[in-house]
Amino acid sequence: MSSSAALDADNTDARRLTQIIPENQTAATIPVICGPTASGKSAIAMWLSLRREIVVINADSRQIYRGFDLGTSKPTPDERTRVRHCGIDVADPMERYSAAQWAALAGRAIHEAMEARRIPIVVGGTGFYIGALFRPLWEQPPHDAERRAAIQGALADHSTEELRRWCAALDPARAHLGRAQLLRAVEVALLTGVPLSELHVAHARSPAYRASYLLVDPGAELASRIAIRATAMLDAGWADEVRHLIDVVPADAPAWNAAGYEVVRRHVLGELDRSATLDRVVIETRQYAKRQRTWFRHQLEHDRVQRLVSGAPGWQEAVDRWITELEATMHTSSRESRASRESGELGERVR
RNA sequence: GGUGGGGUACCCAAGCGGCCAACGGGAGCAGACUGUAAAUCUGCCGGCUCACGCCUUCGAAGGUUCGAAUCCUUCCCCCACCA
Repeated sequence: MSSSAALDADNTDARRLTQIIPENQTAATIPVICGPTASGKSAIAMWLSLRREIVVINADSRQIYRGFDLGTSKPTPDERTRVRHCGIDVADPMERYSAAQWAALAGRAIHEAMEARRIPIVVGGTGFYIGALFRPLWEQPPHDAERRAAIQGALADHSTEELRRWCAALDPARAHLGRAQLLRAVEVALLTGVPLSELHVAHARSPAYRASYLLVDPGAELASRIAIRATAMLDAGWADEVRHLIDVVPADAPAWNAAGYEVVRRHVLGELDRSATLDRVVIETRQYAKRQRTWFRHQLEHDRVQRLVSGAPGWQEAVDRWITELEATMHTSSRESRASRESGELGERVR
């Protein structure tokens, strides 16, 4: 299949490819509200819901889990009654969810919303999920599940450095990454006989939608917002929620690794007092927010990003302008269709 | 007032004559990221410098020594116990 040159190249080729493709086809532009936790994304979405018929598509890798509510800042039942939300409570805490699953779900939800003449808005802080929607993961062919499980089992016990050495041999382009990525790279290379980074290029997929990002971030204020929110979550009974979850969810369930949950669990078990718990939760949340900022700073298609300082004077107008513009092109994203819209052909569909 | 323990970089903490700008941890900063992503990793982290390197640090001030965060003296401050 590919030359060894393709093997050595990192995935920038694949990325460039997927970015170019939408220019030539009619892919709708979907509004995306993203940014670090506690930046006020949901509030903006709720504000928008008062003005437009919207469907919120949640891009949050922890809010997908049933039962993990308070600590993940899930939209409240009331909010979910008022506005249709997708992507929440779709997985069992024991399930290992994936970006691909989410992207598929989101794709369907977007399609349905548009069919119903509602505006789908992707809202969330899981950059990787959002990326998987607008820069799809490679097309993974069906594989032998048993063999895969056997390989995973065999790899699980090895040290990170050992995995790094395997990876350097099997797929050098990925050998600098983290443990989770190394596990995946080695697993795929063993399973298919082809390096993952090569598969990325050979089986690249084109996106069904394009994005228009509203990157919200309150700037320096984020730290205090996180502290205030953490306090509120504890006051609202986060510990009680965790007390219950301890009884019904196994300790090794993927859902537990949401920021703060481990800390609150130790609080519930009496290992940490409330003050130490709060401190630690705030720190972990801040660190998470920092990683999100790094992601959004570098991984988004820069020319599709609009920044918004949450809470800044005039934010309503900015959001309104943003959504109005998108609304106009919602069902027509290519230049051709945009042109035809002006001739009145598609004008009604948009309204 | 007496006795003992202690004061180390943003915090905790090791070091107890040269290998010390000083182990380690935390916090912080920067970065990576194609099916675990609130995850998983990487780098930086006294100041100046691209760098060789230079400068200022281990409570304060003196002293001993070729050389001190490390030894001596005095002083200041904390903690524990005894009064």
